[in-house]
Formats: sequence, C-alpha cells, structure tokens
Amino acid sequence: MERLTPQLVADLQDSLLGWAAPRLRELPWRATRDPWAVLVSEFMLQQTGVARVLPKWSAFVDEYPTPAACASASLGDILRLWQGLGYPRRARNLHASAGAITTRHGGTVPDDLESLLALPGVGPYTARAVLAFAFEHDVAVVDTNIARVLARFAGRRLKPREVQSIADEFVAEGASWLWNQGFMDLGATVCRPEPACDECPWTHECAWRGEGDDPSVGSAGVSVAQSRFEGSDRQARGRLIKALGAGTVKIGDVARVMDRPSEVAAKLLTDLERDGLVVFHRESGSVSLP
DNA sequence: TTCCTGAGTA
DNA sequence: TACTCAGGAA
Repeated sequence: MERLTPQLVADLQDSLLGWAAPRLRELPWRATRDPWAVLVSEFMLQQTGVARVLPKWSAFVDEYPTPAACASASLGDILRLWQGLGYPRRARNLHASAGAITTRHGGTVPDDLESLLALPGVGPYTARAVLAFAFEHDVAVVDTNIARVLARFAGRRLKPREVQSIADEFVAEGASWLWNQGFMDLGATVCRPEPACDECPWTHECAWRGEGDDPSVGSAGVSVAQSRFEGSDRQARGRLIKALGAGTVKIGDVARVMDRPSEVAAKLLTDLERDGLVVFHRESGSVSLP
C-alpha cells in the first residue's frame, strides 16, 4: 500500500501489540505448539467461533493425539466427535489430511506452505495459520477479521492478492505468532462488522474510521453474510448426520428425519453420499455414517 | 436478527 | 466471481 512506510508499519505494530498483549495472556488453549493440535484447531475454526470449538478440540486431540491415530479411525467415528460443530465436510477433509500426512510425510505435519496447501481442506488461511501458530514462521495469516481490518485501514475494497501482500508487510519479524493473534483479535473484538472505532489502537491512522460506506463490504477475504439456517439444506443435512451418529437410518425414514419432502430429501441424500459423509446399504435399505 | 478466526467447486 | 456448506450464541 502506498502510504505504508517502514516507520508507519513499526508504529502500527507497536500500538497493536501494546493493545493485544494483555488480552492474549487469556488464551491458554493457544499455548500448544503441537502442529497436529494446531491443525485440528484451525480446521474447527473454519466458520466456527472459538467458544464452540474449544471443548470439541480438547476432546478430539485427546482421542486422536497424532495424525496416525486419526487416520486409523473410521470417518464415522470422526463425525461423531465432530457433532455440534457443523460443516461435517471439514471432518472428512481433516480425516483425509491425517491420512495424507501419515502416508506422504511420515506422520509429521509438514512445515512448508506448498505441502500444507496440498492437503485436502487446507487453503491459504489454514496453511499459514499452521506455519505461524505451530512453527512460528514469519507469515501473515488472513482470516475474515484481518481482511476486514485491512480494507477499512486502506479505505477501499481490496483484491485477494492485495490483502495478502499488505498483511505480509505488517508481520512483525520474529513475532508472527503474537502478531497474527493480536491482529485477528482486533478484528474479532473491535473492528467488527459494527466497529468500535473509539476503542481501536489504529483509529488515528485508519482511512475509514467508521464514516461513510464500509470498504470491507465486498472486499477480498471478508465473509459474506450466511443465508438463514431455518429451513435450509444445511439444517436438513445436519439432522440426518446427527441421527446417523446414533445408528443407521432406513431409506424410507430419511425424509422424516430431515423433515423435508421426499424428493428434496432424496436430492440431499445423494449430495451427502457424493460428499462421502453417508454410505448406502442397498441390501438392507438403510444408510449409515462411513 | 447477525455473526461467525474458510475451502471447494463451477 | 458466486455459491454452498451446521449449528449455536447473543
């Protein structure tokens, strides 16, 4: 970005780290640097808040402390532990990543960007989060919070490459863990969709300052609002996955379990089978978890 | 109602 | 680029 001089970056780093330091002491669950535990947490944090992830994460890494342990379990067992987090495709991808780590990397989570991005379900955010939070490499993590902060700071909508490159300029050398945690926390607690600019350590340097159209709307990396959950396909899928966690379901009961018309249920069931989240048993006329 | 610490697909 | 994908909290 044009006006980002080294001196300005240094000043912004100081003010943000000063603001964030006391807050981050209250994140004990981030104390781990175990790459597998970090990878599990980042999968869970894709589209799910910290408060809901924390207990599930503890149970998961307790049950599957290594990639090999996870890979040797059935996807059905993984899905049962995942219950309540939503987006079960993440569980499928985590299970597949555990297998890839076991076979391709000798059971050790890789510490380079290319290898991480090659894992199923691992994108730009998760790959860099593992590098920063497990290996403490000097990389910039860009989640929806940071993308929102950067767009507002710049005062305009940003393109995907711009967001990452601007974020890269901000990474405090040798302090990427603290920097990325603090930066995300700023977006999560102050520079929220409804901002609290009077509490922001960057309010003086920000190009937007909460006045006029919000530059983060439509800017790269900023999540768009979710469609409503009630009545959605997600709700119906979730109902079936939850029921299957307790045992198999007869094909003829699927529509009732989903509380959807039979033709809608049939379509959703096909999608779930294609996603590898349910398995048909033609001989018994039932479906189950994999 | 809104908001979630994204990735895959087309 | 646009769309989908759970479920709970506030």
